[in-house]
Formats: sequence, structure tokens, C-alpha cells
Amino acid sequence: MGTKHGASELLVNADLARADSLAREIFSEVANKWAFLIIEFLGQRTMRFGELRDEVGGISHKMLTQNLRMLERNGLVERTVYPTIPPRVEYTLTGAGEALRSVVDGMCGWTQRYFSHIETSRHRFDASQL
Amino acid sequence: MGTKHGASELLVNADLARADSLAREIFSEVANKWAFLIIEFLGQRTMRFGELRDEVGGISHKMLTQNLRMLERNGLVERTVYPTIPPRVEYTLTGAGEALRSVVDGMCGWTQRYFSHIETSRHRFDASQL
DNA sequence: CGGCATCCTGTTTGATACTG
DNA sequence: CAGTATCAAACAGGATGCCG
Repeated sequence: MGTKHGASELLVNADLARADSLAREIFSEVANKWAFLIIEFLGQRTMRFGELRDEVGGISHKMLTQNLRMLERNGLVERTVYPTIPPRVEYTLTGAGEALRSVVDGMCGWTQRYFSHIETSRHRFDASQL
Repeated sequence: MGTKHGASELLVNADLARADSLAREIFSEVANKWAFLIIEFLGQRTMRFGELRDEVGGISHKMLTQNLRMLERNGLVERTVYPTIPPRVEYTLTGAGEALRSVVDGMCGWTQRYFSHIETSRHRFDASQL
């Protein structure tokens, strides 16, 4: 890296810095347990709000709504409303969502693979903390 | 799936159910942004507490300690203390940690790949919410 | 330097109730 | 059925100070 910078080079650096912090922001927003679980289950098939709630399990109505909105905003999930009575709303993964699902799948596989390693490690750790 | 179950089959099912909920618990505990960022940076090289704090950036002393303990407890990170003055503590990824890092790397790649898709989607969404 | 305990604040969350 | 609002409870997180 030299000590001379043209104006355009400075702009490029500024752009990279902006992109980087935004990338980190996206990363932080999406990397949470509910989002991952939702993506994992939605990957299996399109589901209605209530189905998803049952599948995920242990998530409150409010949390599911919040996370679905966040995922929709980021273009990972598509929301389709059928204006019937009672209302019917379906959620599907988009291409970006499917792509992230393969990452989440990787994590599921990891959990299975290292399951006993983790259990053992936990016991050892807890025992050592008396 | 028949309607008759032997005692051992019931036990197996019970075990699977226990393992499943534990797996989900592990999944939920590890799938958070700080843990992912820590794993990502530690994957590059062994680091001291302070280095890691600087690399991750924006994480408080307390959060870093908490997450490192959690990762150590689950056997993803190994903690080495050098009893010098001042103290020197190094953190390294274990095999399980490295394995999870490849998942996190996948997510980093995903973020880069869909970066502009996400930005566009966000703008569209925010505009539609007036 | 790194860890732990404490206090204190603001965010997250669940429960509840009401709307279309 | 799905969404939104509101409220209280619970928790996460930052700041600070002291210890090894």
C-alpha cells in the first residue's frame, strides 16, 4: 500500500468500508436462532403461518411475525396473502432463502455430527466448575 | 410404522426425542451473531482475548467473555492460560469449532453473494411500508 | 491482561386483547 | 386465521470497579 491516493481510490475504499459494515449488519440480523429454524422448516415446503408456528414450536405468535417480516424485508421469504375469509397467508423461501438454507442445513448436520462431543464437553466443563 | 411397539422400541423413541430437543437446544445456543463472528475470526488464527476483542469489534468485554465461556463449554474453543504477569490467555478453535467454521464461512459467502439482492429487497420493502 | 461481580438501563419477549 | 397494539416481566448488555 503506497502513500499516494487518487480521489477515486479513496471513494472505492469508502465504498468497500460501507459495504463491509452493511454486510456485517446483515450477518448479525439474520444469524439468530429463530430465523435459522424458520428457514430450515420453510425449506421443506411452503407453509401457512399457523403450520410454521406448530413446526418451529416454542415460538410465540409475536416472535414469528417479527422474524417473518425481517426475512421478507431481506428478500429471503416471500409472503402471499389469499384474501379469503378467514385469511390465508403462505410463506415460501426465495432463491436467496434457499441458498441460506443450505448453510443452515450444514449447521444441522454439524449439530448431529458433534452431538456427543458437545455433550461430553459440557459435562466435563460443568464438573470442572464445581 | 406398525401399531405394536416393544419396550425397547419405546425406549429408542424416547431417546430420539431427548436427543432431538437437546440438539435443538445446542443449535439455539450456538446460532447467535457473536458466537459466529468469534468463530469466524478465531478460524484465521489463535488469538489472545484482547486481539479477538479488537478483531470482532463492537463487542463488550463482558459479551466476549460470556460467549467464549459458552463456546469453551460446548467444546468449540480451547482456552490456554499462560500464568505469566501480566496474564496471557489464548483461544483456539477445536476440531468441532473448525467444522462449524466452515458453516459460518458458508454464511459469509452467502452474505457476499446476495448482498445486492438484500439491499434492493430492503429498499423495496421499506418503500412499500410508507 | 484477563476475569468476575455489581449495578443499572434499554431492549426483547410473552401474554392478552382487539381488528379485519 | 393472521396481524397489530399494549403492557409487564425478563433478560441482555454496557459501564464500572476490584482481583489475580
